[in-house]
Formats: sequence, structure tokens, C-alpha cells
Amino acid sequence: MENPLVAKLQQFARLSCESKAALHTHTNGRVCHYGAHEDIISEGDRPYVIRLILTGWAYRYKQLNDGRRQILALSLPGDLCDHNVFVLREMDHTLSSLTPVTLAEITPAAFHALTLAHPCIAQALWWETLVNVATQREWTTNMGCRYAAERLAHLFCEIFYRLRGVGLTEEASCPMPLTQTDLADATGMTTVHVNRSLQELRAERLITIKQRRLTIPDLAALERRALFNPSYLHLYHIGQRRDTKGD
Amino acid sequence: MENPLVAKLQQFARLSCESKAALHTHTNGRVCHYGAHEDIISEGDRPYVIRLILTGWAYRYKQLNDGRRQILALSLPGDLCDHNVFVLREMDHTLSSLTPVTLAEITPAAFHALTLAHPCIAQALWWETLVNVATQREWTTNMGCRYAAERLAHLFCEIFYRLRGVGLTEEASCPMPLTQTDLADATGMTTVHVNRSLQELRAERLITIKQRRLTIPDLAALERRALFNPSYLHLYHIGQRRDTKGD
DNA sequence: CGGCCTGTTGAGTCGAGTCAAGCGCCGTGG
DNA sequence: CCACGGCGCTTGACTCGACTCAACAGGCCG
Repeated sequence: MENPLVAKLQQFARLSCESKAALHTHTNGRVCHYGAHEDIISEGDRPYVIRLILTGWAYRYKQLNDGRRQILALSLPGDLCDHNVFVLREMDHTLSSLTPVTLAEITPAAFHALTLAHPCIAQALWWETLVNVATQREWTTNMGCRYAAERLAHLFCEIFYRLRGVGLTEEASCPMPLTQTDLADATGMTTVHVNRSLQELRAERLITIKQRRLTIPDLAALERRALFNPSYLHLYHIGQRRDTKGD
Repeated sequence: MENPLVAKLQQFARLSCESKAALHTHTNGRVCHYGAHEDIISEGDRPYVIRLILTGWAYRYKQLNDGRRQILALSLPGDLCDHNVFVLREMDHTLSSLTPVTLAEITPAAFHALTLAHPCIAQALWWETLVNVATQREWTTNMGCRYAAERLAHLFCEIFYRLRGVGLTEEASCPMPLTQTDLADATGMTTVHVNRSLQELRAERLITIKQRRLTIPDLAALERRALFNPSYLHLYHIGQRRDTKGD
């Protein structure tokens, strides 16, 4: 299987063959496996290594003193877990696996060498960082001014776009390992309300969820329902995504 | 007046005299002035320059198709407006002035030279970037799982901490140019509800706002009310902040 | 079989939004 | 000098979106 990081970065920049090869070798060092629902790095821990998700889903969350939980972001295959976090002394949130996950661990030194030798990779990684921030802003917007059903619809659109970028969708469907409880924590709602809002979207024939798979029969319609605007993902090579046979 | 960027970065790292001098000269090039409530760079524009806020407040916002507005972040003196945004083709949100503002404009080339010559500055800038992301995550949490009065209290705590870091507080008070409408857009509430929640906080003797100044008689109490945890700001040099006379 | 997790449903409550009106301050202009 | 208008703040009454509590159904697994 293609390296998902290469797939991801190619959405932004054309990478030379040497750069791709370098990414391959640098991300094939130490590989870790986690089961579902394990903390990978916790709030308060000191980060010391850069992680790349190879397969599986993870998520970041934060918990208030009194137990209220907020899911902050999803980490999908090809996502880096904050390259350069080691600049900070400790994590301010927790990264946890949602499904079983395999991670590549990259040392800061190796990473630094990679970016020095390949400026186009360095730039693509900046793109990755900026898209992460933009996504976080979009989540803020989502919580701040969308209604329940719109929030869920927006989340589904984002997931679909991101998975499609790394070749993990099939036709109009994609994996959906999030339970209704997870969806509730990600969108700032209760499970009961998530349940009812999902029914609403189903009744409008915008989504179906069966056996942990999400199907979106009409993506454009779901986008309208969600007031979704993909510009925050800064995908410049749409349409060139699948033309990578010439590698 | 001291360069606010120097003050800000020193919260994280000790900078050498040469590094400080370099920051001074590089951020004293082209200076721009804006009045209150002017767009500095709009959604869809191509960023081409790095901006540093010298004085005044600005904010980022996003607007949905149907007009709903979300304030995403505040930019206070010492804040950089996304160094490296020029990696992206277009802005996905708008940066606008809240009060009259003076900005330093720095070219990407000058910025690049600065980071190459001063690794400690490069690292401090990475810290700045990561704190920005962490702050955005905290805003997501704020919208997702705090009640109205808590949200406002949290916002006030953050503003106070950030302003104190660049020496813009006096005793227990700081400027507060945000109107109730602005607070509403920043916290995902209506102005009516902001008004009532502010009254609540006032009645609990946690804040007073008079003539665009916020006073926090007991910061620790406000933090408890807000479930505020400053760790996301990653301020490591607290207590050393004001001991910079030996420069 | 029984327990647990996930999803579903109903009834009642409550936090927050909507609509509408009125107040006070301030700058402008007649 | 004062009338006017605009903006920001405040208040009341009503509505509605979302939460709480509680019970139950289905599927999976030990």
C-alpha cells in the first residue's frame, strides 16, 4: 500500500521521486501498534517523537476538571501528530486510538534532516500544519454557529474529503468507526440529540450508516445542508489526485 | 516601548541580545496603520507578507453563506499573523481590526533569513505557532462544553493572561475593546444572552467592565468559575517575565 | 445465558434564542 | 445650544433547540 503521507502531501504539492523515496524510508523506521481505545500520549506527557498514522483512526481530546469531554480533532491515515511538538514541554491534550492503529515513529533528528534535504517536503509539511490549524478553526465555527444536524453533516463532509484525499473512500462510502457517543463529544451535543439529528439526516436521504460504514448518496446535497465550504482544506490538486500511476 | 514580539517570545525562550536586536530591526521595516473595523486581509485573498501586530487589537472571523458569523481568534500586540501563510494560495477567513492597529509587514525572505541566522528565534516561532493551535483547540473546547457564563469567564482569563505576557495589564485590569456583540460572536451566543451572563459574573463579583476596561478582582476565582487551565498557553517563564532589566 | 455496549424512544425540564421595546451616551449638524 | 440619530447596553415575554432522566431493544462476546 502506498504511504498515506505521500498521498496526503501530494494533494498540495508535486513531490519528486527522490522526495517520495525519502519520505518512504524515513517513515518506515519504528512502527508501533495500538489496540482500539488506548491513549497514545496523554495530557501532561512530554512529547519526544513525531508520529505518523499509517492505518486506523485516532483522535485528540481534552477533559475539563468535572469530566466534560471534548473531542478536538480526528487523526486519519497520513496525518502527522504535530511534527515539532517536542518544542513544547508537555501535551495540553490527549491523543488516543479510536480503532486499532499503526504508527510510524520518527525522531526529531531524522525529521529535521528530511526537511533540510528536501525543501519541497518542508513546504508540504508547512501546508499540513496550516491545514490542521484551519481545520481547528472550522471546528470552532462548527460548534459556534451551526445547528445539530448541520454540525454532524459538516463533520461527515470533512471526514469524507480527508479520507478521499488518501484513497480510503469507495464510491460514495467510507469507514465510520465513530459511535454516537463519539459524535456527541466531537460536536458538543448529547448522545440522545445526536441520535435524533442523525435520524433527521437519514430521513432527508442525505446519509446512511450501516455496519460502521457511512454512505453519502449525494455529497453536494450534504454539503449544502452542512453549509460546508471545502476551501479550509486547501486542496489544490483536486482531479489530479488519482493520476499518480506515472510514479 | 519594547517590541511586543520580543516580550512575547521571551515567555517561552531566553533570547540572546543579538537575537533581540535582529528581531527589532526586522520588525521595524514597513509599518501600516488601520482604523477600527477595517478588514486587513479577507477570505479569498492571497497572503504575500507576514504581519506583526505592534499596537491595537485585531480578530479573525469567518462567515457562513447565510450570514452567521464566528469570531475565531483574537490577535493582540506581539502576535504574528500566520508566519508562513504564504504557503497557502488563499485565506480561508478574514483578519480585521477591532481597534485602530499598527502592523509591521515583514517579507517572507527577511523572515526566512532571520530564522536561519537565529535558531533560537526559529524555535520560539515554532512555539508561537503551536500555542496558536493549542489556543484554537481551547476555543473549540470552550464552545463545545462550557456554559454561557463559563465561556465568557474563560475568554476573559485568556485575554488577561495573554496581555499580561506582553506587559499590557495594570494590576488587576486590562483593556476590553470587545462589545457585547463581539463577545457574542466569539462565544457562539446571542447578545441578549451575553448581556445576562455578564450580569451573572458581575453579581458574583468576578468581573467589572467600565469604560472599555475589564477588572478582575480575583483572577483565581474567575479561573475556577471558567474551569480555566492555563497549560494550553505553554508559558514556561512565568515569574521571570518582568526580570528583563539585565538585558 | 447474562452482561455490556450501542442505538432508540418518550416525557419533562432548562439553557439559550427570538422578538421587541426602551435607555443612555456621544458625535453631528442645524 | 439643543435636537436628532446611531450604537451599545438592558429588560421582559415568549419560543425553541438541546439536555436530563429513564427505560428498553438488539447485537456481540465471554
